[in-house]
Amino acid sequence: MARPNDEVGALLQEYSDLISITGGDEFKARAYEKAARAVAGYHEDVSRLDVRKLREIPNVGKSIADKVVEYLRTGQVRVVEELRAKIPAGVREMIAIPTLGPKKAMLLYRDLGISSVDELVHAIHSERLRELKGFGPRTEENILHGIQVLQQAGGRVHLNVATEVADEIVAELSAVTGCSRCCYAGSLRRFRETVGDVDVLAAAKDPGKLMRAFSQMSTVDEVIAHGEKKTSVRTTKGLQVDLRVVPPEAWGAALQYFTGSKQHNIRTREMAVHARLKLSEYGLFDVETGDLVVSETEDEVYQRLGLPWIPPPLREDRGEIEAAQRGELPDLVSLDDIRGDLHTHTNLTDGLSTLEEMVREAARRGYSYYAVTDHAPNLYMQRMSDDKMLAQREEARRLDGKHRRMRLLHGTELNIDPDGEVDWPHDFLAGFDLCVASVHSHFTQPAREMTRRIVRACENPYVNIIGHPTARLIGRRPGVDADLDEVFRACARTGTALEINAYPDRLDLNDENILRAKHFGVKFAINSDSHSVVHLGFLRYGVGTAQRGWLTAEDVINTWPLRRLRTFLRKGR
DNA sequence: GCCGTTTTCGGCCCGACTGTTTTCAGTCG
Repeated sequence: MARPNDEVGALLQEYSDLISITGGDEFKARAYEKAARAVAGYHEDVSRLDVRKLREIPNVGKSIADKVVEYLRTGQVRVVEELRAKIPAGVREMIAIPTLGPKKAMLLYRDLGISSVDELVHAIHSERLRELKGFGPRTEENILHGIQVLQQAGGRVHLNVATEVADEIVAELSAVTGCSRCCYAGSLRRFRETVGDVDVLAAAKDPGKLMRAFSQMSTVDEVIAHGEKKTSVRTTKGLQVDLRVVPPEAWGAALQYFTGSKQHNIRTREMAVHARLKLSEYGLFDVETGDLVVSETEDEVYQRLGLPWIPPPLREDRGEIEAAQRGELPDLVSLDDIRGDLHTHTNLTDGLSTLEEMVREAARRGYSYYAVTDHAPNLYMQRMSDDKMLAQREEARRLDGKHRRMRLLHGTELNIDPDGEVDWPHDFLAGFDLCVASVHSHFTQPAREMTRRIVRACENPYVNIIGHPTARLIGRRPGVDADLDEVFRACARTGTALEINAYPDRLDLNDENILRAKHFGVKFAINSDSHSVVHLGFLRYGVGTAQRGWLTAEDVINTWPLRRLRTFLRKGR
């Protein structure tokens, strides 16, 4: 099962959406939305809490606690079911379209009977929306564009969603007797930013038992196909998972084959052909005799092709074969190299956990240093003030070194305004151990202005890291239009690091931009941007993304010892 | 519906942008 907190959070969010769509009290909808976030981000498993303990979760009161209990006990909530009966699921799906919110969705449903994205496209093309008040040609355009953006994600899910499903399935299958090996492959193993379906590979002499166990798992909603070698299912969350079972002696070749990418595999098969061999998921064979050469481990397969083992995140045919031939594969940064997280929030702004909770959890993860970087005043909605920030600094100094001797850095996430200015003057900024600066608004500036804006932020002697540099949201918002090469040059020149934001709907910078930035001599910081203790683990997705960008520990400032990091943060001041 | 209290009601993130209006509603961050 997915984490019960996520499941309950999703239910509360759905109820909030349904309240908004049906024109219910907006404050009530907001209350459910806040509760949904709080539950999803809560550190304890909600399925083990009683009503009293549930009410200790921020923004969860009696009414919501009762509904959570009702859900955990019966699998549904009466009032939610009632609203579901009134509003087709497709109407709720429509509000996922950027620029289309609950009000317009309801209008479309009530007046035109539109209850799915497909019907909506149809209605626009037959110009039926023009009958409605408040809908003009630009609205039609925006909706169509929004649908396009949505569908480019193409039913792909974020990395964390797929990883959680995959980890759980692998753990369960590994425990089945007769299963000698099991892991996930495909784009997930390569840390692609979104995943279309999950490929799980297992090795066993008798596949039957594994196939049965797989189709009977509680996460499985529907079995799409099942056979001797392959079974495909759809999980309750709508994600397709394929299980392939191979004989133990073919494990390596199969894992190599199913990990991909397609382009990488074409290259490795070509290399096999040149060596008078044939590579398939069943092994590496001698073409003339048809004899099996090797297939038991990936390492052997690559070795027999004259290559060292290539880490999956590099397998995109982006030069890794050539680098491997020359013996110049990078020694990729790994999660173990990370000494601290440099961009995190607390409940002082829009986070959910207290500073102490965040610090304790960070220390438990074994970090040697950790930065808290709450939002600055210019992001008005967070209501930050000088006094609040200074009070937090005192608390941070008090907690410094108190948990497993972890050093605590007091920082902030500044807002880069349209001119490239940030929230505070230099003398106030000088009081921080480090400053992240990010774009949070005015995303549509022309490229020249946007470039100048970010470059100016880099030139600020107190800005150390540009947070989520393109501000894209995967599947929802494209990155800003800027001359990134110019930004990379400015970062290298001024000693400003670029963030690899590990939050699964950002993953910003992405792999391709990382590769390019590295050539300019830029340094990077891999940060979780956590808003709750449960987000700290997202860092692994940032590390995977950095690996796809060929980064070594040397390229990443938060793998460095604190002394060296502090020198970098001084920016030559 | 939650929360905090100058507690049991009254406020709830607040400003910008967009497209449609003709003074504003809806959406977004």
